[in-house]
Amino acid sequence: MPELPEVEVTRRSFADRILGAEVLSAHLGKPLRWPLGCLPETLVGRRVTSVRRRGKYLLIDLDVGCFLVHLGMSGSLAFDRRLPPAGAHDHFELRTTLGTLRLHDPRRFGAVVWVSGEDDERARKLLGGLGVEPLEAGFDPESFHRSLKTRRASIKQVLLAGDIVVGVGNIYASEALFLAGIRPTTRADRLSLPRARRLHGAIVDVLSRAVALGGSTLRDFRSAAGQDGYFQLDASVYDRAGQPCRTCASVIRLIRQGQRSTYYCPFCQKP
DNA sequence: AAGCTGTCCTGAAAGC
DNA sequence: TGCTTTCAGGACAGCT
Repeated sequence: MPELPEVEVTRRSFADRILGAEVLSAHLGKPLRWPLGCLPETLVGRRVTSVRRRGKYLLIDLDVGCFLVHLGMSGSLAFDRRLPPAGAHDHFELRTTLGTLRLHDPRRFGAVVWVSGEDDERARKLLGGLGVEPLEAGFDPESFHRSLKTRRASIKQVLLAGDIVVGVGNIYASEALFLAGIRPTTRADRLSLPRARRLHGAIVDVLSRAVALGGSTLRDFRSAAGQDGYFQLDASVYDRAGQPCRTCASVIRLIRQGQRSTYYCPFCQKP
């Protein structure tokens, strides 16, 4: 499922190729998570000026307005001069002078939302509460530790909430906590500065490594250029319940936190 | 304010 | 074999 690395890999796979494209038409399929927010025909003639990312959202800037694209859990984008005929799960298509951008999303947790700008009410609602970018300078160990001090929930759930640091989803939360040697059930506000530092480093490490490897293919991720990701080849704990820890051979455990699966090593990860 | 729970959706896998 | 049930997950709405 797309987390920050998958979204970033998707962005890089078409950002340069779509720059300057002029919209020829826009088509909607079945309803996605939210309505588009404008009439598709009003998009004709708009030009793509940049493709950015904020958390797990892609921001496709036009000369007038911007698309916020979220891949949900089963979404993927394809961009090419020619694409195969649209299928049952292709729910948004933007034909441009440089190619067609298409959202494929079987479970339709994803969304494409047009906003007039960053201060648009819907843009503020969706982007306003997001935490810092983990791969940018604003993410530093000391302020991360200070933020964690305000939260009594488990560290795993605080990471997933995305209001302190964005982009860490279910897979990478388990992986980062393993790397940091921290039990996922540990209360966020009980983490010492050294342990918060370790976690900070682990998050940066696991996310940047996943971006470099082209994202995770644990479910069905593909970049917009059709490349598979390879991160699953070295997942330490995710989806490995009952298997031996690669570090200490203890049996990897599976628990539920907030109706989500969490995987951890009972020996390597301390409460 | 922070933190729960419910909700959306469908394919895959498990259960009968 | 074929049907039914369960599960997976991101993130918002609406509670407490």
